[in-house]
Amino acid sequence: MPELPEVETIRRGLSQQLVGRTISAVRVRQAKLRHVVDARALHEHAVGRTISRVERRAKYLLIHLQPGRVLLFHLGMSGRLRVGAPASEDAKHDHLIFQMGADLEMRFHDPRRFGMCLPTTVADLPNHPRLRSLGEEPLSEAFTSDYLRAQAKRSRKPVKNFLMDAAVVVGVGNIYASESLYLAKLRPNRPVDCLRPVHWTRLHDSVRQVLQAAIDKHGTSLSDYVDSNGERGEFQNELFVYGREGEPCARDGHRIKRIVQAGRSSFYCPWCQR
DNA sequence: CGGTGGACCTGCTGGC
DNA sequence: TGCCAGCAGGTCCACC
Repeated sequence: MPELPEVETIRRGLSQQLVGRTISAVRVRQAKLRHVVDARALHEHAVGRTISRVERRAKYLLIHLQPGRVLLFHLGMSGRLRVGAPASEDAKHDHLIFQMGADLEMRFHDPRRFGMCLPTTVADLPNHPRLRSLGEEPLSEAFTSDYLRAQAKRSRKPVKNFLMDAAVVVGVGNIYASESLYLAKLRPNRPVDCLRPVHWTRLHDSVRQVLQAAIDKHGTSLSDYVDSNGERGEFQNELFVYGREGEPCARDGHRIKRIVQAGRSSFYCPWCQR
């Protein structure tokens, strides 16, 4: 479900809602997520600790607990983190419930259970197995067109698969990869070794532009994505190609095509993307 | 060695 | 109406 804009939207919500609150209880209803949750360890890690800040790295959320502890979340394809007044009953797929006093709780809900919640510490973050091999943040200063071009050296990968490689650049998932390539007028199956500097500049600019625009619209809600307040995003109204097979391209009216790359759908205009 | 394909899960949709 | 195939926003790892 969530790519960088959705995770960033959730981060902002969590930050508003949770900072300064103290976790008073944790309930594990389903421990078998992407990684098995050790209920005792989670309890020991979190209960009685105050949330000091909420960060994002790639598609991970880092909920910092005083002192020096972190809850590392990933939402997988279908995960949600919802914060609000305590619910009267548990919904199906509400796997983890964090109580913060009598008036507030956070629920981790995830039908497909590809998500994860890992207790860790600030000291372990730099070498955390889930974080250490991640590439650059696309909205950071370090993400430049020269960086992208250098990463593509000696690779013949299709540019779409290259964009979705988290060891190169993080946060770009299936929706925003297609959208970025549309904006950059690049065909998703084009091998990266045939791109020229002008293409790398266009691609770099497009990735940033698409992600920032999507953050500004609070993400894309195709079916079920909602933020930590339960609000849908608005960027689904601004998608040019994703999910639009057979519809006319906004630039030239040619039919949007769908192809499968590495098992995932890619959408593009065969006329203006070369 | 880089790159692809399957595995991990549940739920929804569309065709028959 | 029911059943089944195919598809879904992510990531890892075995295997060419």
